[in-house]
Amino acid sequence: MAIPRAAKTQRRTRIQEEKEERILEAALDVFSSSGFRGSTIDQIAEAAGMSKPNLLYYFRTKEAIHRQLIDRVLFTWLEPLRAFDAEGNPEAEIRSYIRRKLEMARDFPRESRLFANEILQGAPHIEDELKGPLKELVDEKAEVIRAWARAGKIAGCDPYHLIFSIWATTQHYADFDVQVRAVLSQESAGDRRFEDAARFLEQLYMDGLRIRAG
Amino acid sequence: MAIPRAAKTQRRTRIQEEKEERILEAALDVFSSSGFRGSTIDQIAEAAGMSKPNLLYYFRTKEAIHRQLIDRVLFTWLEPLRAFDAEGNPEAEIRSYIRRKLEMARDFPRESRLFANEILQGAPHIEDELKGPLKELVDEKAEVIRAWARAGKIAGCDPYHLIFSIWATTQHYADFDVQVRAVLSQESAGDRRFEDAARFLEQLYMDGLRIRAG
DNA sequence: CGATAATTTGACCGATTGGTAAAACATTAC
DNA sequence: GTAATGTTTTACCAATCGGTCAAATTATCG
Repeated sequence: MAIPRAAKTQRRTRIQEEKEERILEAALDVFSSSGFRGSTIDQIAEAAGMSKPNLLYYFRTKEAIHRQLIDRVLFTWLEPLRAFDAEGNPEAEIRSYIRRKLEMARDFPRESRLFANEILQGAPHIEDELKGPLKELVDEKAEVIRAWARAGKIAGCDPYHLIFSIWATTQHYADFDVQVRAVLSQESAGDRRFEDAARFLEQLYMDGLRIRAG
Repeated sequence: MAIPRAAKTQRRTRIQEEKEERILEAALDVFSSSGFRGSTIDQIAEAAGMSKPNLLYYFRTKEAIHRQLIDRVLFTWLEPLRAFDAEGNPEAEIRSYIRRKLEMARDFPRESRLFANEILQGAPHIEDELKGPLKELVDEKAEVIRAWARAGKIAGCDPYHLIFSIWATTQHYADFDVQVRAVLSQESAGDRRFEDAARFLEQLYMDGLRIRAG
């Protein structure tokens, strides 16, 4: 029987793992640069170096590939926020949060754009995740920030919009990369963009939140 | 002859103007929520309340509709930055720039998302505009900001990344609206999001740039 | 080895894609 | 009015879409 379609068996084959990885890798390329509706199975199959029916042997539908990709990204994408520590001191925590988010924008721009595409197009596949796990995590960390403000460790500010602004400014360097490069296109200015951004943002938030070092 | 296709004649008919406007309005809806590749002429035609061949009588191709939309948006989108005045005082200029960009995100979210979709997908249609007019405008305003810093009116900072961060934080409320709403979904918190964002961002940038009122 | 299960292929499907041709219809100008 | 022009519709096209199927091929295991 050839019905299994890489799902019936409990134990996954070496080939299955390899091929599924190749497909997801290729799909990340395609989805992140064309969005879900703008991407085709043929494009993904070609990028993965296999025939369309062969790809569909591992993932039954286009949605299935997309969903697995989104689930993965969503989890790792929230890692930095999860690491945000209530016990730590505000300066170090916020500084390292900005730095980590900026590193992710630099090292995983496709993942950022995949996510951005999804949200931009109305988040049809992940609305529940946003209203559930994401919201709960943000609520929790917002409370931490509020406590810091109450304790006089940072300036009073809306913690939700603080988080939004850090998301926006850091992911901007992945999602709007083309624009950033175009504007900074003179000589080497563009190559230093992540270091420059880190310096700028750390200064902005440290002073903006009236955090004094030491 | 019926060859003209709304282009041969010098003088545009009343019908032409009305229909073209309806098409662009519908196309803004569709393109902004599905991206270029993910949108279909049929969707646009249906949203505009006309048949596909009828729509194609006014715009020869899908690209033609998209291009005209992008050109329009690109122009009005840069208005606030163009209004940035070297002679004005930093506090008022930066404050009003943030406010105006935030108002545009609130009042013209589709335009913001159309633009975001285009950049996100590699800006295949507007690379020249980014490297040309946009870059020149940003260069000019960056020089203004640098002059303010030299004069001690604001803290020294990278003017390009200051502009990027204002773009990112303000457009975030249009482009990532679904996410913002999901996180702020409790009671009325979501309804105040633009006012709250304005308050937060003005404080952040005023303090972050060490601008003291008066 | 042989048998069984896993993988890959090519041929194909109906629906949808961007776009066209030509004729029917409506409007305007004289 | 009528003739020219402008607009809309019907019918259609080749290409591509997501996906299926059965047969051919390859890997695995005793």
